[in-house]
Amino acid sequence: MQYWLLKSEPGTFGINDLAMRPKQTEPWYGIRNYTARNFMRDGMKKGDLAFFYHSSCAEPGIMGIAKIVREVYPDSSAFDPKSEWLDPKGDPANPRWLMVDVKLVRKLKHPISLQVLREHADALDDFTLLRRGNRLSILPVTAAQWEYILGLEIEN
DNA sequence: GCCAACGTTGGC
DNA sequence: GCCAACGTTGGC
Repeated sequence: MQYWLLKSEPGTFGINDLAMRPKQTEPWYGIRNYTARNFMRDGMKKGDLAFFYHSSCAEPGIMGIAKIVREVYPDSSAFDPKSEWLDPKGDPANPRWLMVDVKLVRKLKHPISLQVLREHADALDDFTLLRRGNRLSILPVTAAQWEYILGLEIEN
C-alpha cells in the first residue's frame, strides 16, 4: 500500500470534475514526464490512495482523496492526433506513455493549502511537494506524511 | 506576467 | 556523452 499526490489544474480538470464523472472515475492521462510515469508504472497498485492537489491556481493545495482503481495501461491520448497530448514519436506497438484510473474517495471538508503545508514543512520531513523547484505532477507520499497531513484537515 | 528551476532536445 | 538552448511548470 503506497500513498501518492496527484497534481491537477482546476481550470483543466479539478476535483469537482472528477466528482461529476460517471462513477467518479477518470483515466489519469497526459502524463509526459518520465519520472512521473515511472512512479505510476513501478509503484502504483490498485487500492493505493492519493491526495488530489490543485496547482496553478489562486489557492494551491490538497482538495481531496482519490484511489487508484486500475493499474497502468497505455495512454491512448498519445496516439490521438486531435489530442493536445499527442506524442508525434509515439509507437502504438511500444507505448511509452501510460495512465492509471483514479476514483474519488472524498473531498476534504477543508482544503489543505500549500501555505499551511509549508508551515508544517519541518514535521513533513522533506516532503517532495515542498522542495524548491519541484515540478513533478505525481509524487510519492510516505505513510507518516499522509497521516500527518490528514491530521491538518481536522485542525483546519 | 515574471522568473527560478528543472527536463528535454539536438548539435557536436 | 557533454552541454547550451529551449520549453514547461508552477508559485507568486
